[in-house]
Amino acid sequence: MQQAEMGTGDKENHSSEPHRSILKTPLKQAATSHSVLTELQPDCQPLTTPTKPKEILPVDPWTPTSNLKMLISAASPEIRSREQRRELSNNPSEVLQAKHCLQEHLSGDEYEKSQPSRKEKSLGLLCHKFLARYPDYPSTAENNYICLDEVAEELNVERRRIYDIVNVLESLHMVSRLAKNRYAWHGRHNLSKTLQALKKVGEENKYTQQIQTIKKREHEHEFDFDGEKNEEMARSFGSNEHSEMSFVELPGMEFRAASVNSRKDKSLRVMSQKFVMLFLVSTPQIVSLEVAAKILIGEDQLEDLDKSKFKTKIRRLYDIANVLSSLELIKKVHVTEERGRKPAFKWTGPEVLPNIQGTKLGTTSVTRPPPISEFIPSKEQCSKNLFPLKGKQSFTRHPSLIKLVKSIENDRRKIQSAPTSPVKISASTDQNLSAFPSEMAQVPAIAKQQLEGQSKKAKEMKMKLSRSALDCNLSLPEVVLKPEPPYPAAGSQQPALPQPPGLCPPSHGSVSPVILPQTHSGVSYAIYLHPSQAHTVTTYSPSFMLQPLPHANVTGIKSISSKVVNKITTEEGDNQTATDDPTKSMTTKERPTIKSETSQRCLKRSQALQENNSPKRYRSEKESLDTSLGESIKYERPPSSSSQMNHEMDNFQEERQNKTKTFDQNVASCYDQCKREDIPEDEGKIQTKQDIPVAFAIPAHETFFPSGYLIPLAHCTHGNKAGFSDEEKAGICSLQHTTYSSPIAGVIPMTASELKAVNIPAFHITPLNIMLSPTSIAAAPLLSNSSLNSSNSSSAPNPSSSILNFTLQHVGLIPAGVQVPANPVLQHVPISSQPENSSHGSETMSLQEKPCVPKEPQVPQTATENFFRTPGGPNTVPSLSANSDGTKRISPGTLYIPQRKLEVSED
DNA sequence: GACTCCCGCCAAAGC
DNA sequence: GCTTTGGCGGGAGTC
Repeated sequence: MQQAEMGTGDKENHSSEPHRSILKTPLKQAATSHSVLTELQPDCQPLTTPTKPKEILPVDPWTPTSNLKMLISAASPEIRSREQRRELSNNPSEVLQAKHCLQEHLSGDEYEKSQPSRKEKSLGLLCHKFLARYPDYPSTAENNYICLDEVAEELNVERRRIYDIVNVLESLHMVSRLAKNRYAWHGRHNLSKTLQALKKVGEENKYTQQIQTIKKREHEHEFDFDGEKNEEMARSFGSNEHSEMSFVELPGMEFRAASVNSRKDKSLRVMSQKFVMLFLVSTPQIVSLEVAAKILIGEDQLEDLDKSKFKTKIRRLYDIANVLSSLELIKKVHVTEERGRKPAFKWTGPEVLPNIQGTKLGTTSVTRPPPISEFIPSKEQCSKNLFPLKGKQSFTRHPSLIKLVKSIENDRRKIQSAPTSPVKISASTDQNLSAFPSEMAQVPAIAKQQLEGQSKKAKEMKMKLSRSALDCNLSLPEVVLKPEPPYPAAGSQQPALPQPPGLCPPSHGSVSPVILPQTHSGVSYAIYLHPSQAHTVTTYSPSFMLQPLPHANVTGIKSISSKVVNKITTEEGDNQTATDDPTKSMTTKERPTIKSETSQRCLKRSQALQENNSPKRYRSEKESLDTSLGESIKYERPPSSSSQMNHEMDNFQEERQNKTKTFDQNVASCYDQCKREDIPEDEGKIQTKQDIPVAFAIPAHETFFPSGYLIPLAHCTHGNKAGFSDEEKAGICSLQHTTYSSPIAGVIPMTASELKAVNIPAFHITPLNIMLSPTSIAAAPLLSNSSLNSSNSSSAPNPSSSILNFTLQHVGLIPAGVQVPANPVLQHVPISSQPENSSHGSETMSLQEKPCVPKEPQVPQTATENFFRTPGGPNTVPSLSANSDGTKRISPGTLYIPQRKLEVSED
């Protein structure tokens, strides 16, 4: 049909758009197909068809661009049809003629079918086409300008749609507006920076908390739109000073147009950024549209919350999600809860490192511009100082003030990088260079800024700490964030420069430790995984729960976030593991940058903290104020209103509920991850909540943890390959491939070839707390790895003989009943000889967990109760305390999995 | 019937 | 005053 259309139109051979004819050559028609792939089927010569469009064409040389266009066109008949239609549209009479011709040739149904399907017109597909036009990582030599008109024309869509795409891309700084109708394409060069910035801002905005709040309310009551609820919500959001948030900019890429600023509070850009933030701060990184919409609305005008607004927000979120999906940053999934199936999206983009400010790795010679995060807060702070935002959430800054702020910021930047910094991307053909002028040239500027910023940062941090950081349980570790002297065990082999926790050079050992965050006790762990587990346990471990230590060393270094863990493991596993996700490879590409930035941030933060010990002080004060929970996670928020005070009174309860939800989410996420058929080994290794010390997941349908070993690791670093005995290599870990090493002091090696299953039930471990079922304990003995210990560090204790015993038993080197001299550490651990309880078959992926404590009465319990319940009582948390030899004591019988059914499915 | 999300109106901002 | 941007919500297509 369109062929008919095309034929008719092409006969006229519009010389004005010769290149377009080229698009028609590879033709195939019948746009009725619903998939691009099917469209690729060659030669589905449709119905009647007039003669082939004049081969006129080749006016356009066979340039790469035309080639690309052709390919795009080939992949999408939609483009072709649009091109054709567009051509026809140039001549209305021809259009009519063509239509008549079409209708003559086709019956009504056929004509209907001939129209591009809705899917073919989707924003996602359009975005794909758009992205196909530009390289992910454009070189500076290329012409990276985007003319909206041209694009719209070439893609044959109305410009309005291009705006939708561009706005989202802009939110990620993949493009930037140069002038009217003109944008610059940056590709993914800035993506990691942007994501980092977004994550930081998201954390500052307490999105995690907001998500929890919303979910809590969803659980308590159906979310409704009546005034009372909204007021409550409004109070909740209103208490958040950070609610008002404008567009997060990267240095050198600020918006200039006042229009952008004036409308930006509702702009697709800002919404997009916020949406992304939700993913970045969430664990698991799954966000339902409903929650996202509520949060976005909540920030705007909660008082106006009504269904139409909600619907509109959802529409916009779909728009954004389509683009983000095209970018492969998110993926659509469905989360099934008690109340039904909900659309949601899962983050599939690169892992985003936390804003750990630290040293750059010793030998890194590349100097980067000051971290984006340093610009944003200052700007935000400045704006906020100008406009204290206690009132209306939908406040919009006056453009002039924004300009003022920007001006100040720009001035500062100019001063700091005067010699070489271009003012802006604008005329440059190299936007990236413009945005980030010669890195080397910025060394002095960076140094200066660092120096200047340190004292300021310390103050800022103190302020932040006192008002927000403690707010969320997830950010708790950040509160205790403190420079830590080099790891006791991180000694000899470590570079002289302080290293961010968990950041370690690649190792090539045979074991697969997954680095776990530095804990409060100052002991960090890595989970050594059997290769066979690498894609299971390590695949996605959303079950990391924050479990502060009762007598934690408050000076403990900030726990590295899961993202870091992921990153590290991925980095190290790169050579061995293939990824099936393009975004992962992108992550790989960006690693050096991230690493470097992370290091720098670590250094800065350390310096700032050394200057000002406020975190410690603050924490101490908090501790003294609140003893009821000891060191356990608190839902702390500086009361800002009486209602909040009341709210705080329910602190503990809420905390538990939050934990339950988080736990459930984690489990759901775990399922989701595990459900994937092809799980790249380097994906998701261990994912903790932010700054959460330790935890991991095990297959949901296997309510046991076959064999993991909690080993205080002396120096499980890079060179640790040699540190393992052959026996251990073969028996304990027998790993052949991906190796993850940790520069930190503890490891939790886990072998367990049984753990091949994909479903991973939640499982809770911290250095001092671990929840395991007896069978799990049996299967997951604590183990001290002598060779690990011997690998280097004096700080690492010698292995426990009983652990070794267990290991030997487990690997079948000695009978189950035989034990070498007992180690008190494990005496209380019932070593069950019963077979592990695998309950495979959870193919539905639904989580129907049951307490796996055989002797406990199986009383229906809530997930929270399960989660907190221990043999010793509802609120006693089993502890995994450190023994004198450094091994950890695990209290058995406490692997509790939420009973709520949660299902995450992908479309 | 709910979910998705395309489409285009039209107002604000820019030039 | 014209053009560019983009918020917005109706309603069609899909599930």
